[in-house]
Order: sequence, then structure tokens, then C-alpha cells
Amino acid sequence: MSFLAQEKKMVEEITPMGEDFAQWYTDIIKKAQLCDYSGVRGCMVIQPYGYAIWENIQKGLDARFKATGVENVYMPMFIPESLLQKEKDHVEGFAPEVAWVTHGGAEKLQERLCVRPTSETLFCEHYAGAVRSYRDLPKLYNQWCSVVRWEKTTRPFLRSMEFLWQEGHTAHATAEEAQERTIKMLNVYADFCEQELAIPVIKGQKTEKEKFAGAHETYTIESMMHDGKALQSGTSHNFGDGFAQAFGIQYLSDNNTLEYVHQTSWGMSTRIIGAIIMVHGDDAGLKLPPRIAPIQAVIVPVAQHKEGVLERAGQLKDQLSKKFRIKLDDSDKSPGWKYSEYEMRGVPVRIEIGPKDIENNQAVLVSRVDRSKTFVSLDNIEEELETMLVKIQAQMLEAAGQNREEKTSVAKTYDEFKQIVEEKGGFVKAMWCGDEECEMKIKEDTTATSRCIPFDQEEIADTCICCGKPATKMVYWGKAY
RNA sequence: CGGGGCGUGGCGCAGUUUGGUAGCGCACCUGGUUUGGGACCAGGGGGCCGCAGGUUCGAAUCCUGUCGCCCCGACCA
Repeated sequence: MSFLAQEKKMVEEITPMGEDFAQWYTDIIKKAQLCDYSGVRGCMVIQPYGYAIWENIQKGLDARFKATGVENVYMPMFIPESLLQKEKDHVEGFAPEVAWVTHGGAEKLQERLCVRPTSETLFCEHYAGAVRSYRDLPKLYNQWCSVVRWEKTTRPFLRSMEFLWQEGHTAHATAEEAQERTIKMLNVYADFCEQELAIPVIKGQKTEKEKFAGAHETYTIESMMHDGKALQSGTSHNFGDGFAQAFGIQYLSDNNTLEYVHQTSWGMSTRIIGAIIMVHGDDAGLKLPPRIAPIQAVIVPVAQHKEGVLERAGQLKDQLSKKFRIKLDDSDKSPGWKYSEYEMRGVPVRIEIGPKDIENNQAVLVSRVDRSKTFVSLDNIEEELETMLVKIQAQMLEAAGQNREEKTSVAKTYDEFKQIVEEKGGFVKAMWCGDEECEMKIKEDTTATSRCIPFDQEEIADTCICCGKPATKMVYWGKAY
């Protein structure tokens, strides 16, 4: 069988990316058993393999949060309507997509309860009661929970009506402290994405038009998917004292003056799993970064019916499991089936061990990144596996970065801009005057939106790409999920 | 909310135009042979054809309604 024919056969059940990216995405999710559709519109069943990825994301993020002094709490899932109404911009932003509870059993409720779409109002209410003195500050709370937004159209992980996330909510004595926290958390997200998920991100600020309902400033990390669409992968908001004024969160300062607190909030959701799929996956299936892969290496015994093979494979599993997340597949499927199966599910390393290997005191390590095979001695397989996992993690970050570079363009004229958005896609760097009208016109003309005003500014031109007036900012533009 | 597609064993589909014994592939079960890139042979189990009405001697197929799902746009993590 030729190599090409072999390639074709291995991927026959997954639609190639180049043919239909959306279908490829759906195929991967189903085939790798990350999640399943449920009887409730827009809500998904997260299956063990998908949930295990989320658990690893939680572990990584939670440790980083706690290292900055954050504590975990849990807030109610219901918000009384009157409470949601307190901050005007906030309620306007979320009202169209909240689910309402109107009855308890057969009794109609006196006041409707909204199922939280986000919990700013609950944290604010709590802080209003809990904060009296500057000595009570800062409050650095986070919660892991699910929220509900009545979305019109949904896609697994990228947009579901109920999704899992964490939302951090902090209250500070000063504006400076709040700003510092906002940026600190943005950096936590960026570091997490690059180090754990091997996804390079662009850090920047959202425009007025794109910022969070009720925020003074919204910061974002933006990543680039394989199809050239952008995905907002995490956000961090500075609320200033807007919510504090609406909810009356005040404290006595150390010179006995009554002051409003300054707040932040920041979140990352299961949507990031969609990013992992779309940044790293290929036509053979999912490709998981070793640091969050539920299975870091799968042991596939070859000719497992032969004397001693399963025993040796079992020993190897016990040995490696002390340090790595290992699965031994001793099912009676053929080895070839297992190879394809675990490639499709994105397991970073496959370890083959058969009679010939045992005779030579060796095993074969196969990388998911390039299918390269390395024969290693069983005496130092732990070190070899460690080395390979570290290498794969680095290769994946590198590849994702290259993809982003290839899909990032610079536009100096509006014609050029429109052509790039339409034909090539990806990020387009272009200058902007700061006027919301230009932003809206660009969206209307091209469906591309401003992704962010990056912290790393470049001087591409001195006039706005759209209206030609003097430019104030360089902006990343692009179509987004 | 607009535009398109689709509901038939667990999954993917054919059958619907032209009404007449519900089929195929994969998966599953049993036995045997296999096992270094999705093995093979033989046998076997499983379906109110999304749901509700109607037309008809007879409906997966025709009519009416309804529910749900997917994709593409507008709005959002």
C-alpha cells in the first residue's frame, strides 16, 4: 500500500479541514468523544475525555490564580430581577439572552429569577455588605461554575447555551490597584495559553464597541484558528467604580473618608477547548498539548497474545504511571486500529511494545506531531518519554505561532484591507482613527471586527484605513468565532 | 431571527419522485483463524421509519400540523 493510500484510509471518517472546516470540527468532536449533543437545544453532554481536558485546564488555571492570592467561592445560580437591573449598561447587555425562572413548583414567583449569565451583580451585592473598611480590601474571589445564555445559534464548545467557566471578581481600594489586577490576570491567561495549551495569543484592549457590558475597559487575548478565524480566548475587565456606585460598595479609607471600591472581573470558559481543537488539530484528528492531555502516552502492545507481552506492558504502565498520565490499551482490537484511534484522539505519544522489543529490552515511541519513531531502551524510557513530551509541547507552540504569522497581514489601503479579509482571512493589522463609525463601516463592508488594540503597537501608517483621518491606534482586525 | 439541509436499529445512510414483506455499511454478540498502520471467515441479535392527526383496502413514502437537530448569516465567552 502506498503511503498516500495509507494516509487516505486512516482519515476516511474525518472530513478534511480544507474541504469543510466546520464539518471537520464537528467530526473531531464526535470521533474523539469530547462531547455529545443532548435533548436540550444548545446544551452539550461533555464526555469523560472532554471533561478530563477541562479538569486539567482547571488545575492549571486554579494554581496560577491562587499564586496571585485569589480565593475560590461559590455564588447562587439565581439572580433576582431587581438585582440584575441595578447597573444599566450591564443589564442592557445581558437582558436579551437571560433565561428566567417564573415558577417554584406550581406557585408563581413574586419576582422573577434569572439564571446567571455571569455573576457581577451577585458579587457586587455580597461586597456591598462585606466591605466596610480599607482593611477589608482587596477582595480577590473566583468561582468555577456554569452560566446560561439563551443563544440563538450554538456550536459545541464554541457557543452553547450553558457553559462551564471560571469568573474572577475582585474589589480594590484604588483605581491603580484595580488596573494592576486587570492586567495581571490577563497575563495569567496569556501565560497559561502559551505554556500549557501551546496557543500563542495577542494581548490587547477591546474597543468601546466591543467591550464588556458595564466595563470601563476590557482587555483580551486573541488567538488564531487554523481556518484563519480569530477566537477571543480570555478576557479581563476593569470596572472602575461604576458597579460600586450602582451597588453602593463603599469603604472608609485610612484617612476616614468614604470611598467607592474599584473592581475587576476576568474569565475563561470551556470555549478554550474549541481553540485547542482548532489551533492544533489536523486531518488525522485531535492533537493535544502534552501538558493538558488526559492521556500523555498510550501503550499499545503488539502481538499481545504472545507469552509475556501483556505482562511486560503492564509493568511498563505501572512504572510510567508514577510520573505520567498513561493508558494501556489491552483490548482485542488490532494494533493498527489502536494507532489510528489514539492519533485521532490526540494522544501525544504512542508506545509500541511487542515480542521483538522485549527481546531487545526496548520500546518504540511514536510522536503524534510527525509520526516519527524512536527506539528507546526500557532502562531509560522515563527520561526519553519526558524529553519527547517536552519537545512535542514546544513543537506545537512553534507550529501554532507559525500558522498565526502566516495568517497575519498588514493593510495600508482600504481596498487592500477588503481584499485580504475576503481572500486570505486571518488577522489584518491596520491603523484606525478611534471612531466607532469606521469600526461599524468596516464590519458592514467586510464582516471583520476589531479584535483588539494590541499592547505592542506598530506605526503602519498615519491615517485611518477607513476614513483617512489621522490614525490614533494600530488595530488587529479579523473575522471571529 | 432570516437562508439552506436533515429526522429510518447505537452511528452513518439508501428507500420517499411513481403507496404494496424495512434494507445496506460500520458498531455489537458467538465460534475460529489473526495481530509491527483501522484483520478475515462463518453464524447471530437489534427498528411504532421524530411526534400527532388525516387520505387510503394498504403510508417510511401522499396531505396538514408540530417538535427537534445541523450548517451559513445578523447578535454574543
